[in-house]
Amino acid sequence: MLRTKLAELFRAILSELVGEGRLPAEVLQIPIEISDPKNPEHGDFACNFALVASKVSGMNPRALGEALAEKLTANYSSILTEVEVAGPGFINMRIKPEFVAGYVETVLTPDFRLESASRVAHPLKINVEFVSVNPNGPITIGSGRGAAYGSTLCNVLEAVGNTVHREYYINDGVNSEQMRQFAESVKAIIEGRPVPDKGYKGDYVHEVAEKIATKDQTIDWYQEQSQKLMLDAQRSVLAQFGVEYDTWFSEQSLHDSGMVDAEIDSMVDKGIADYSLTRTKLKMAKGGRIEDVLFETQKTDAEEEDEVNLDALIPTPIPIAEPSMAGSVADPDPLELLDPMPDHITTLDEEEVDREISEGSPVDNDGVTLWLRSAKLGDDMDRVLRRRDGRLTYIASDVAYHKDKFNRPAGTDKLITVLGPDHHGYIGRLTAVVAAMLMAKPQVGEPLIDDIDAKLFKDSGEKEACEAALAEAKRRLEVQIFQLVRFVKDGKPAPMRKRDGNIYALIDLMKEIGVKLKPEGSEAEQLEAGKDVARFFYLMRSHDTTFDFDLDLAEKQSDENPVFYVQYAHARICSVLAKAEAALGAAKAPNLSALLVHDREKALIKKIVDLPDEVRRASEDYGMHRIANYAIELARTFHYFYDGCRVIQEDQPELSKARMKLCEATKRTLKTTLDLLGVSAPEKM
RNA sequence: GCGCCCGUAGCUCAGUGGAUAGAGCAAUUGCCUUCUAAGCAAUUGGUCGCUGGUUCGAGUCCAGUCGGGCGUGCCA
Repeated sequence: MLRTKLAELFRAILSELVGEGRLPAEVLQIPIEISDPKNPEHGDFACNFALVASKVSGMNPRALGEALAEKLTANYSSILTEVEVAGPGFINMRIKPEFVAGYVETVLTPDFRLESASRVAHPLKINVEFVSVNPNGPITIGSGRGAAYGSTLCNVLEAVGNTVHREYYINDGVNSEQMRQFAESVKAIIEGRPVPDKGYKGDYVHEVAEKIATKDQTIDWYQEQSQKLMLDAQRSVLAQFGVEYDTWFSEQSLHDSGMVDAEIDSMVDKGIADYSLTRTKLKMAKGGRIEDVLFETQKTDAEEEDEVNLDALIPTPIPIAEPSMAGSVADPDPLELLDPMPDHITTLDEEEVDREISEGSPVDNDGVTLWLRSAKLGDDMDRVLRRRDGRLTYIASDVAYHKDKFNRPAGTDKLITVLGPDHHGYIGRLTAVVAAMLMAKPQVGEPLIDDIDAKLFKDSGEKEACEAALAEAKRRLEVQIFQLVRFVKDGKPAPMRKRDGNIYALIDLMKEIGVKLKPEGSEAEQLEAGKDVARFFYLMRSHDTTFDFDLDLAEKQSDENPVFYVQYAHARICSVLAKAEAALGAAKAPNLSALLVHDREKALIKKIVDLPDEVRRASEDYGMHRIANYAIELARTFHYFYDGCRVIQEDQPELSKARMKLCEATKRTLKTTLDLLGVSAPEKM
């Protein structure tokens, strides 16, 4: 907020200097950065503009700095007390205490909203999809990072003025092999048969079976029932973790409404999908450059049968990655650990393949694959939309889904998808999907000369249409990948799976931490404590880097735990304010700037003033850890103030009341910060 | 092979191209007859993996290289 104000001042004096002919107009293009000097001797804020603009202005940095400083002093002595040029050309500034202290009063006005201070220039309508795991298992501690990150990202994006829609995509397509296996497992348990070798065996499967407990139904019925139960469980855990959605979107609904078929027709019409038997693959060189375009000829079913080549029919061993969005490992075996559903089937045997082929053909393609020509849209190869047996792939529903998402909120500008580390290969694919959906039907163009282009595209018209669509897709789809979390206990990596072979679920993590922290507390209190600590730990580190979740530290109810450090500051303020009000009456706003002159008071005010900048920055680079780190810094600055500046002093009522005001501002700012993180701000501890 | 992420204090990690690289944990030592000691202060601890480049200025940007983690290489 202050920074923005200072940048405006610079902008104004630059215009003036340009107007006077002392500087070339180009300097107005240079962005102005106001920084925060580490050394207090360098003033409250500094600006490096003279150094940056030296070349463009044709002046040496020192001289340019002097010119700027002179103008600042002349025009803005009401705000700035001291302006000096230092070192190679930094402009160091001190701000009038009245001006800074005014912000404390602003923070305390009843209708003050964070958004008003940190609002971005052009608010967007944004759809954020996060977590979205398959409804065939509990939310794991791996998905926990995505849940904490995604929900706080939404809060932050909203705080800077965007309209945000929180969305969960339910992978409930009836063709899902995994959901079918899950249903088979549940059915087997109910009917007293052993779970198929490669079926789902965790405790939660038995819980689902117990709840359903009805025999002799069709497998479709079991699939529907077990899916519904798992989804309810996921919804409830996420709610306890502080995550709420605007929309739970069903994949199957896209098929039922005919949207998927419509999109497929549209893509075929635009020529970006076709039945030609050739698949394009790109050979990539370092740096993402296309080195060569390769073609592979596919065989039809009829030819295939002649060769009796079953191998080619078996869908690649089903990716362990599938249900995952995992995001956490702890054990040396990465594959096993990445999979939050370790008990489920990972391959199909030949018999199952036969059954698939004979049963599951809603549409017959005459044994010919329908390809999305995604290699033309930045992906490294073409992808299958409809298998030879007629079943649609998940990519087909993705096209329709992404089109539909732009309706939530109405007129959506941007889609953000938060994915786990095992999905980073999806970025190109999803971008191609959105590009295919947005693409216009190509005009007929000129033949292409460049070797690679000529191989890849029909003509210049198609190339242009594809490139335009891809550029638009990149603008409108943002995929954020969060990295792995390693859980550490007793200084060693903790297994993702418990001793009994069950998965480590998010709800277990919350309960375990809660029980340790509040052994005497109610279940609800324990869950809340577990939620607070887990959320804070997930959010403390950049989502873009793997980190260790220290369970020992998380379970400590002491000064070592940063969550308590921050919460304690809030509780401490509440206690002090209550006591102060009893002794001195309500806080008033006397002359804050004249009274709050102690170094520790000024440091605290400055930190409070920083929140809008920090929030805006987080909204720009998606770094939610900034908010958690800010919370720690604000708490530290408060504790430091508390230690050096006694609030309640009966012989100095004016000063006491001013400090009470400062405490209230801190309390409010801490609360706002913790709200963004989804962590509670207790009034006493 | 290609892609993504990481390499900063003994450990876990911050760090907006800027001035003397920070915090927490761990270690040592002080501070409660006054507002919550779940707090504060002080001390110790660094070839920012390596080599070049861009720049007035590089932990930060670029190229290369070494090391670690993960993903991916024909129809989930």
